[in-house]
Amino acid sequence: MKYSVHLQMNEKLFLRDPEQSDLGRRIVRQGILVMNEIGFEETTFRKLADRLGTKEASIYRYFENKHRLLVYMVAWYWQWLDYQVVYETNNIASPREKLERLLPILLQRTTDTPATPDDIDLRALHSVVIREASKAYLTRHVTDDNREQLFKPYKDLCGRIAGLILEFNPTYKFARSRASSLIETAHYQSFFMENLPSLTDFGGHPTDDALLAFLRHLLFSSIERG
Amino acid sequence: MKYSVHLQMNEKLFLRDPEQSDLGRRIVRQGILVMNEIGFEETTFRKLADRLGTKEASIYRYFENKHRLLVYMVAWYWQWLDYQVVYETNNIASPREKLERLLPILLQRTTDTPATPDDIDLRALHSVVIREASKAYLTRHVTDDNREQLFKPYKDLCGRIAGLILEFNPTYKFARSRASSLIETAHYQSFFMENLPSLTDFGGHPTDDALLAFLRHLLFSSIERG
DNA sequence: TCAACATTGATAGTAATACTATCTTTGCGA
DNA sequence: TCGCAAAGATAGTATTACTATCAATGTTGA
Repeated sequence: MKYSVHLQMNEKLFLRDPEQSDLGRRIVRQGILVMNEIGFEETTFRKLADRLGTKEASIYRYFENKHRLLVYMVAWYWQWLDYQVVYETNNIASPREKLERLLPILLQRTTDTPATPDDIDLRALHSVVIREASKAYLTRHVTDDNREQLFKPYKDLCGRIAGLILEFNPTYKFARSRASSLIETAHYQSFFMENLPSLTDFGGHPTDDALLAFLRHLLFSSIERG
Repeated sequence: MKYSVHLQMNEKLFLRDPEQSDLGRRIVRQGILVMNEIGFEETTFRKLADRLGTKEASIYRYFENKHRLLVYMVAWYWQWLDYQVVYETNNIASPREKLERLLPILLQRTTDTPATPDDIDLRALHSVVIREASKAYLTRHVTDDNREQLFKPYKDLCGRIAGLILEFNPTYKFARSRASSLIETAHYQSFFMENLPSLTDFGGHPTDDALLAFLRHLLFSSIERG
């Protein structure tokens, strides 16, 4: 059986819903590839338009600027992760096992679920999120963006993970900070592993997955205590 | 007694050493204030030049571009932190106590040391680092920049902290990752606390310092085990 | 004291970026 | 076939991120 999820996005994220047209979908999908290839700073709507065989002005009809496009892509990613967490922890009784299943999802060490969207390059999107996601909120206008609910998917995911942590240990005091730091640590350490490996203890390649072991140890050692 | 440290900076960080001239020092000091006020993206050499009563071209004689200026400021900060860690842990016998003294330094909850530089606004620089430091390395040219040793101060600080962790527990397997994730967690939890508080458990204001308690718990729970 | 040099100031200029505006064409559904 | 929405096409603007050049100033040291 093969089907795919459609994620409903907050309307504040775009000027015109990119999922409602062929051009819009191509902007998002190619946008992911371009940002992955040349990075956020080097990405321009002109370059993206050239790749799509369209014009800058057409892209501006969908997104106010490239920062909003990034926020959209990142928001989509968080919603997709949240979906995966729900899917993978469904019908699991043990809170420990739920958290065990969470970790590979955060690192995208997953095999496809039946609902994997087949037209979005998830591997590229994961790379973009590692490198660029923090630029979505590390801005001077973070408060305004937050007021527009642009970061709700991230907050929802953190809330979901905080819930799992509290299932595991209802007396743990820092569930939300633990959740957000788990996600961020997974990403930073992935980036460091690949680009500044001396900041990590993961010399080799992802076969043995020391990063996963690190995250597991870090998570459980903290939440197994009061 | 009052004196101040002079931090020796890597020559690759600048075109002309800003500490060797009045204009250069003002570029760095005012640059910190401008980046703190309007953020990295909005900062331009023109705006900074106007504030200094000088010209864009003069600033370009010191720094290739504003990214390099950011990297310089951040590198200076890491060296300053490293100095503080050395100073505050000097003559302390207990590895636990050393780590206890490290934590307030990372959050800059410190009273001035005798060597505090009096002409750099450390509070502003700390804010800039929290918000902007990751933009120093989250780029497509991170590998080139790393080759030029631009991130050496950060690596040195992580190495120093990893050393303290290994003093505390010589069998701990992830000392370097633990060090880098400790620093990063301190910073983005600070950012979240101020800007996206629902991602943290630190509702109130910095009096009781729940963030410090969180970091302490997170650090010791992980390194007290194998 | 004068010559040489380094630093900064002042002005100009260029290519690219980040948009906005407008007008035309295309295609689709009622 | 009319009307409308989407996209194409073209143009234009302010700003950014530089680079180049030359003049003014100040400092050194022969």
